[in-house]
Amino acid sequence: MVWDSRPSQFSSCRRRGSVLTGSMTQVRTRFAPSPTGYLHVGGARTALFNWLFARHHGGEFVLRVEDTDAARNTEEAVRAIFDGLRWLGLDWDAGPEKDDGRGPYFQSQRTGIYERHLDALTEAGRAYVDEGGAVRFRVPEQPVTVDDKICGSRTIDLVEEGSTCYDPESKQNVAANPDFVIRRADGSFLFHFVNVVDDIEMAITHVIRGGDHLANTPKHVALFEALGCPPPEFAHIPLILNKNGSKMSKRDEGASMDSYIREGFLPEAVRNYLSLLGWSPKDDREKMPIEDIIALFDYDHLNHANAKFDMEKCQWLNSEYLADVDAETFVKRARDWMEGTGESMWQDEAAPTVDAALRVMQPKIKHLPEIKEHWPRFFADDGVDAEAGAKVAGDPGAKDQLGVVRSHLAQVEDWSEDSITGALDAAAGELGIKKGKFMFGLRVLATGAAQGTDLLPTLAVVGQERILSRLDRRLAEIFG
RNA sequence: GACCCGUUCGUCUAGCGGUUAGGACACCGCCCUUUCACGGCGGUAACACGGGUUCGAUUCCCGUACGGGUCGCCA
Repeated sequence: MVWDSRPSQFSSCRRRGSVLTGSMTQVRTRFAPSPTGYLHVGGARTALFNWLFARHHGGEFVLRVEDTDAARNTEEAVRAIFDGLRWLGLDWDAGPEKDDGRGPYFQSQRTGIYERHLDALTEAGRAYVDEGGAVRFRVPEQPVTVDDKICGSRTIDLVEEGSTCYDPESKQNVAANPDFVIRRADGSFLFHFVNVVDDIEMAITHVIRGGDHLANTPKHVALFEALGCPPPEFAHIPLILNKNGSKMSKRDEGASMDSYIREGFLPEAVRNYLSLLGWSPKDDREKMPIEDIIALFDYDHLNHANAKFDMEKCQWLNSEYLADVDAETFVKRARDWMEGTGESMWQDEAAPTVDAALRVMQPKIKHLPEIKEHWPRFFADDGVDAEAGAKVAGDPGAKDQLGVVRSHLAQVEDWSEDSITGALDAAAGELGIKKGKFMFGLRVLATGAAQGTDLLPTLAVVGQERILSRLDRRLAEIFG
């Protein structure tokens, strides 16, 4: 028995084994990203699902960094993963900076552990060195059965499967060695092997991952068996596709988690939206507190079909959350975002005025970058939108009406929303028309645009002097 | 090319043999309103196709088509 001389491995298997036989051992899920670029939205969603599953079962969520490919890994990518997960509120119970005794949680620091398991495999006759000096795993002669909690069960013959591979050049299948490489000639280990070893060592009980890993799973099951451990439960979740229906790539809108951070999305909103891709509460709820999602999160609520990412709906959900935050929080969020843009235009205005303007914008905003569109309507004194200006110019009564409105606004003593309303009422009375008649023209003149924030509060925030000078200049500009 | 997986409005989805096929985003219309919105109400819009099974299929089975994934000394 290989395991007799390796008590630590044996005990970790037993621990996991007891989970599978239904005793009370803890559920342990993991997110195991490779730090080769940025945190992908699909990866974040995988992390989220693992986190939800662990939380639902009162278990633990583990973060493991799969950095065995030294050539492609970067420090920045590691940071992006941490930042993205923390931003989403996906706290890990074990992982980098939080070792529970099963670490380290960077694979690049676990070579000794892999060597131990490789020795066991070699002793058992399941691994050998090939002509090139790399170590290969001898795949089982018997087909392996993969029981996926979402995709169902099927049996695959690894020898047959692996004996050919597709050559894109010649567009045909060529002969191949079904025994896959688990260690390079330079001594570094490869994904399939380290992934399985660590799932054993880290006592992972449930593997929830993207459907792109489905085809790898027979290899993993074979490895678990060869290492003498029962495999965890597998659940392959549908992929997130871009608008065009293909796999999301870095160029696609919303593909990178840091874009959400940069654009000032609310993490709760993004988390909520992501949880709705491939999972459903199976009732009509969409906007849901995370506690409710946790309570309902299980295999039965997961879908099988890939989902296209819909940025518009993500923004809508963001606006729903944005509407819930109090004004003070909104202003803070908005200011954080503004500062992050590095734009100079924010700098010129007095802080209280900016805060007041942001409060007026809040109900209109779905997505913080929209502040950029609203900003000039408050703070730019020149330039009227051409189409809007033409519309006002084309209204025969507008010129005189707006002149009257201007004179009433000029007489206001304590410039406020109420006093402005009073002035407008007085103007309407003098003209013998309803206010609605000139509101559009006033909006265009006062803000330079046909649409925007609620007009009265906007006028109040911008200030009397500024509004009057805009009216004068633009009246002249439009009516020549 | 081989092997897997999938297929309900444009998009996310509910549905698990008998429903006027429901909700949400987006879109359109109406109402509300001092403006832009919000909101309220209403509308357009889907079971990929062909065979079975069944008294009856969106639901079950088999094909076809389409979409996706995998086939590395990447993860």
